[in-house]
Amino acid sequence: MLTIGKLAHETGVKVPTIRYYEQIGLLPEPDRSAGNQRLYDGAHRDRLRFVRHARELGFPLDAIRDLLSLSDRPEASCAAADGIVREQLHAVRERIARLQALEEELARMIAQGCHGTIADCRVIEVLGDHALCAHDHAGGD
Amino acid sequence: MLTIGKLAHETGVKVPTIRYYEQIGLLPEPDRSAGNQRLYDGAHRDRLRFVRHARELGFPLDAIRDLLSLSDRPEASCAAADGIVREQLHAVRERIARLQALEEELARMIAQGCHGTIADCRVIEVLGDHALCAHDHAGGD
DNA sequence: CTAATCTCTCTAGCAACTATAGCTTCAAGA
DNA sequence: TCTTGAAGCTATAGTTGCTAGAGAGATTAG
Repeated sequence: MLTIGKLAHETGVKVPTIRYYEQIGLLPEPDRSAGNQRLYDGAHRDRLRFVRHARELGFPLDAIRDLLSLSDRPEASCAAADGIVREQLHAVRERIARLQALEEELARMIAQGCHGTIADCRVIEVLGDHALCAHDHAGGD
Repeated sequence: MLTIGKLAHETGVKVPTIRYYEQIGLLPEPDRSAGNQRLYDGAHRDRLRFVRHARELGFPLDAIRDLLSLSDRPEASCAAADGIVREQLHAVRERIARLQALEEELARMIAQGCHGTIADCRVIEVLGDHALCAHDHAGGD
């Protein structure tokens, strides 16, 4: 049986985060010791590792909740899980594209350089006037 | 003179967001009409456009605050502004690298495919066991 | 003059935690 | 057995950058 601290150590998830996951229903409420402390077993650890790994891959908690409930039903269809992952891949690719546009723009700003004072600083000038930008890097997070 | 709604329209920043920026001290408190409504002028509009543009480029509000206070002192050195932008470029590049690692891993998961039920779903299996991953895509946001 | 649209303040909510306060329980050494 | 220090408990508030709502007052078009 694991205390919350040991579970945290074994999984790399911080103690308050574990309690948080329990609170929002991502992890089941574990049994308690006589002194009211949480006691975990191997199944809890596996589930928490699953959550952590999915978080590392950028899945939002809601998606993880869905994936967990799928993994609880081994005979369910795999299509749903596949769909969730595809969705995530799509989101990641979009974020990459957006960030690459930003990267280019920032690099351009720096390349134009600053000479001495703010008064003739291209960086500040570009920030003040979007028309000086090479591309559209507009909204839509 | 612009009402807040017109300023919002001209800059593409939503009304509550403008009030929020004022509240956190990014924008100065404008004069008010007899009926207590905010009245803006061209200088306000320029400043708000600056903020919006910097936000689009991903700068956090704290960095924008620094950039604004620099741009208020035209005779100040440009090095600080340059540093802030370089920092942001660095942050963007790191996020891109991280996301590209995720992209690869997600694509791999999908390529391995799901055949029928969750029970033999590679996607769920990989999520449950980090050792099945090709790379480290560990923490550090 | 009235109706429709703005605008005002204030509060609460989103994701996904993190930090703090003030308390209790547990494990190990003297 | 006692004591001390670490680890655990609950509950609340803070983080970032907004967004949404309630309920009231202001302004403007017809």
